[in-house]
Amino acid sequence: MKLLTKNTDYAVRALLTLASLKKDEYLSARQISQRQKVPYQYLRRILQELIKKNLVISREGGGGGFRLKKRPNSIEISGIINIFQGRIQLSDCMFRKKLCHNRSNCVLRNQIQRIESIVASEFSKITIGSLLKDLTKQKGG
Amino acid sequence: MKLLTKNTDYAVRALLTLASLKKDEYLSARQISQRQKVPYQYLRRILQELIKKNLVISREGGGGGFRLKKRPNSIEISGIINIFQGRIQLSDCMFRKKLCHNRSNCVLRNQIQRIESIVASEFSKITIGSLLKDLTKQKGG
DNA sequence: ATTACTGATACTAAAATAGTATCAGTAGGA
DNA sequence: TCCTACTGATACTATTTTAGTATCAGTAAT
Ligand code: FES
Ligand code: FES
Repeated sequence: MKLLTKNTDYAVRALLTLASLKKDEYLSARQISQRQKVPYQYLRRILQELIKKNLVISREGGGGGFRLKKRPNSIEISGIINIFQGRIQLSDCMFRKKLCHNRSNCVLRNQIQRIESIVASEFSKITIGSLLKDLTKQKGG
Repeated sequence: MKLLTKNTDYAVRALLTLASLKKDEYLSARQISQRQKVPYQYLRRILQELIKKNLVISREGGGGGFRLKKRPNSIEISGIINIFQGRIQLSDCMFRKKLCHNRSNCVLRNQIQRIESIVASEFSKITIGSLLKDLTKQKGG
């Protein structure tokens, strides 16, 4: 069972790379792809998605590329998961109508949802900013 | 993003059905399949797996079928997830060697693992026994 | 013997994930 | 102006995972 897919992985890495740029500096998809060893075309699609979700901004033409739109600390991993893996949720619903009559106050459902919200909440504590800090701290030590 | 797959879903439902049997009573895969509206052949494979993992016992031949091997309260959902979805884990490892030099004390890795263990721990609080109790309680109310 | 079952395993289908290719358009610079 | 390096958009293929089906051999109750 994997909690994070490649989409999310690559997105996070791209965002981390962008987060280490100087103010108003842009980095091309090609560059990001090479630095992070991420398939170029795949990365491009991911970046498009990140634009749609207002996480990054692009500049077209030569010397163009991408940069962050939001502060690193305000970009939560949970948000990225949401974008690429959809909301964490019980697939449809175990124990369909048959077993579980009054769906609304089904205890299992509640418990699953509680677990899901714990996961979401934990992933929201991790941000691009905090990761970047951790990574640079590590390089130093 | 789904936390539970059909495998797990069906397994849990089968186990719940078996948990409601009388002591030493056996129920056939066909019966379980019909009661729970689960595809027969698929369910059979799942039951085979549950046998291997020592969760159920079978009796061959006419009038045969399956029954639980363990007490319902000792069958944790986390265990079932493990069987059918594998251990919860960070796919391979985001930020391969390149980004993350000393893998052993990588902070992100630690955080992910912490989240994973929370999930596992929460799912281990839910058991076939507790679900059965919840379900019967609900029918009553 | 017939029937209702499990054991084992091979197979196909569908869906999700991962990765590739292509073309149109934009902007910087020789 | 034309070339080049870039993004926007989208269509496509491949791979993997998940879901579901089929088949045959063997067991035991009737
Ligand atoms: S588990 Fe879905 S309604 Fe109860
Ligand atoms: S995230 Fe994998 S070693 Fe750090």
